[in-house]
Amino acid sequence: MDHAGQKWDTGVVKLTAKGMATRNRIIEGAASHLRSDEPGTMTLEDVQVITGTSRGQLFHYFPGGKEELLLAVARHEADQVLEDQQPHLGALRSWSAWERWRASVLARYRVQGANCPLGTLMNAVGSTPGAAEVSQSLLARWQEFIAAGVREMQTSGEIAPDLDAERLAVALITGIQGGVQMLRVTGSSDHLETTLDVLLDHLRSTNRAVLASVPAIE
Amino acid sequence: MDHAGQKWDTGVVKLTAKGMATRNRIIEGAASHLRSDEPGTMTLEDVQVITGTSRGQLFHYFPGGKEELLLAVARHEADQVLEDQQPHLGALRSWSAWERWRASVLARYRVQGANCPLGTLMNAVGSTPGAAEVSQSLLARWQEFIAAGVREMQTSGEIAPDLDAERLAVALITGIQGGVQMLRVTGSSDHLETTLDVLLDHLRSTNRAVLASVPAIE
DNA sequence: CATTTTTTGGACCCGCAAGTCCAATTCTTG
DNA sequence: CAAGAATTGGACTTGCGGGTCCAAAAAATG
Repeated sequence: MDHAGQKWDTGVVKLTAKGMATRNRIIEGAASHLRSDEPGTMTLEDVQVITGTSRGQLFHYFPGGKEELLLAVARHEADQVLEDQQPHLGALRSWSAWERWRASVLARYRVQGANCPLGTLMNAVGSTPGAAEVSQSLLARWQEFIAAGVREMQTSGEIAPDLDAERLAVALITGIQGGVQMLRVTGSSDHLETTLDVLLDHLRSTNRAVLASVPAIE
Repeated sequence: MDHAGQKWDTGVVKLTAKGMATRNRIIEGAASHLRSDEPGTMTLEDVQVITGTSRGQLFHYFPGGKEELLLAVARHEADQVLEDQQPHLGALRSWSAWERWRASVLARYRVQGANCPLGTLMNAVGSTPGAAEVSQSLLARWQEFIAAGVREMQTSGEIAPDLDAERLAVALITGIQGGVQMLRVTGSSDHLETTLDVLLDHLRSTNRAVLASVPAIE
């Protein structure tokens, strides 16, 4: 048994530069289909047409079939989520930095609109261990960035030091997830924006007792 | 209720008592399958086996086929979500009532665990107008209950009157949705609990300034 | 009763989409 | 260049699952 933990490692034993290019083309083609009108129905033939590949190639580069392909796309998309928030997410050292981060999150999801690529992927691939791993990894990294930001604000005295940074990071991540969910359902980013603002206001307000006054957003 | 322009009205022209019973049996059987181990793969034959019905009956009571059946189940589940929070959700008139409500929400979702019936349904039925209608109706009713609670607390002076009740209701609904999402992904209700508590703390804290300046009115 | 309507059973059809197979071609490498 | 390895193309198989059809049984109707 190959209990190396993973079902398929890199997918293929050996890859030339050309092969690598094809593999990436497949992943990005599939990803682009998730942003089309009908992302729910992504068939392997769809991927073939978009990427101009043959059936043989699909299974050559993703021996695990559709599930392996979807997971690869999911990893790609998950990394994209964090990248779209950089460099702001990695440098939450001032209120204006938080503000820029907030704007980047809103912008990203406004562009994305009602169909969430990662969400589509996750329910397409179902509840396999691989899927859970991708989600949890993304959320953990995301949460850690935010918690680090809160801690930095605490050391610089802009957030009350007795607050639990992890706790606030959890609430922010959860609020964003909820906001994205609402975006999927209603098509509007209002819920996301409001929730984000309520939580950020909360962050700032914890500071009012410490500092004399705090400039409000809005 | 049923506007003209619906694809299927009540599903069937005429229903005897026996017919009604069968129809309900089908809906509840399907609903019960959503709580089983493998809710993602609900085939019509699964429903037949669970409910002891024939193929003819399924299409007799749900002429629109699988989609109509799933939407009927979704409506059933959506109503259940609100009912599970009653009577607390409808009477958010004191902090202890809010506390009881919080407990009922957490209890409900802890029991539900990682597989969310409504979530499964919504991505099974895809992004049809009917699906959106069910979700949005649930969320709107839910949000209105909470906003009403906030307003009642404002009139009784336990929440600062200058706050926007709708805004806070939006944040709470969104936070809950996010928490449920995290529950689906991680299997733990910690995110839901934390986010709910952060937001409720926020609600309570808005009151401190008022209480400090106008102490103990009761 | 007789008749009409509703309810039930289940065989059958059909299309879709994942996955297999193998041969042809193009690259790498000694 | 020749041998081996990687890449590519596409026809074919297969199973699953939604939907159709029709006829038999049961129930309402008058």
